[in-house]
Amino acid sequence: MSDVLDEIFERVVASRIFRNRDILSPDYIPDRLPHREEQIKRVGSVLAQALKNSRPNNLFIYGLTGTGKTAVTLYVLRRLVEKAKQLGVRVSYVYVNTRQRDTPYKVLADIASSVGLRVPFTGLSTAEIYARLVRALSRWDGVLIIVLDEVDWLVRRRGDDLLYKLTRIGYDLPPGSAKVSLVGITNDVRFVEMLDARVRSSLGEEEVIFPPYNAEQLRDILWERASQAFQPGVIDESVISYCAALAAREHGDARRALDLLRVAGEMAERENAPRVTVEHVKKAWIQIERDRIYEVVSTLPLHARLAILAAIRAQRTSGRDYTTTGELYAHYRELATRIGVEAVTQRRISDIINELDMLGILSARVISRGRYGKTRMITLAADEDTVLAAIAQDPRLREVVNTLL
DNA sequence: AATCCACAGGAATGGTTGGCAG
DNA sequence: CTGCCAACCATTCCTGTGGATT
Repeated sequence: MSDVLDEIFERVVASRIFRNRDILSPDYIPDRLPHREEQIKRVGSVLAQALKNSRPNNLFIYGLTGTGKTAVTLYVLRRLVEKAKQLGVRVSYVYVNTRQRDTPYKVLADIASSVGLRVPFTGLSTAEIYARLVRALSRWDGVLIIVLDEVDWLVRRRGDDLLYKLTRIGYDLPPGSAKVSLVGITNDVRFVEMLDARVRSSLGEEEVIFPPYNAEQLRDILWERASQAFQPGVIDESVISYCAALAAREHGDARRALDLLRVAGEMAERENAPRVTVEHVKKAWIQIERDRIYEVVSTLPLHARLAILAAIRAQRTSGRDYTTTGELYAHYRELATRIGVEAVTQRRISDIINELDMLGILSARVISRGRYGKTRMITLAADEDTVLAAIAQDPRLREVVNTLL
């Protein structure tokens, strides 16, 4: 009896669509990075110092999301380590994404474990971890390159103390021990202004800027990857162009473009279609956005979800196409009472609104209405049905969602 | 030009949780 | 077990501000 599962397994193994889907995954580092030759050269020439067993200058990398900052950096570092091995020089690197590892402690712990130090994931003071790291590094000769991806997150939330410490770690090390250099990656151009002048000058010894890709460049990138990821004849010009155009609209984000292509491919596969079409891409676009919103909203804390409901209700009641912080807060208080939880203060809600704005659930722009005060113009930025469906998952809120409509 | 609204958003501080070391 | 610490969430108190109206 040939069952359904067999069929599904078969379909994946002998995919008509994909040859190697992983090539479209966000963490895949390809061995060719089109339109980033200049950046590879710049990053490479800074870090190449390590091959002479001397400390490369600290490096600061700017560029919007999906402009290849991480890919280029990791690509260069991999090649560098390879070369160092051939030459018998001790070079290694740690990559820390400070958005995922968003506290000084976690960052230090990652760095420590990269030099072979075992550290508990909590319980010690940051000072202690730092001291242990210094001790380990003083026994470790060679060059260590620390990559801090999305450093702006860490600094925004925790300040630049850690960065300051890391830029000065050389002074805490005895001569002849490890040489440490930092690579900071950020997608916020104004980020530098948040830094202490000393950190700024130290971290910015070298700078490389990653401009966004335009639609044409995105097309090249997509072709490059698609030709390896898909079976021949599955993808055509129009599909690639369409993906590139959609992503170019969003400030030339290559990651989005690749995601889009991958999801479109998955859709085609599931439908058992022979080729990927523009229709698949359209559907994929909607799907990606919906999944993201659902995922984000359902993991939000209670008060944040109440704030979203309050925003929707306030907007409907107001008769305008937006609401304000004050209105939102009034509705929020009502809803909180309705489900019997204590309301948080307006100050806190104000921060929650900002958090929701950053997540792309709400859009909140500061406006001044003159005599009528300065406030934020708040609108729902995500698909309402998706948001409500995610909120209604919580039994406490289901009734509120239903009576709201 | 001065006023003043309706908040924005910084700073300091408190309370709670989870997890380590000894 | 106790003492300690990081990490959050939240509160209180606060100063700052763009621009329509006076």
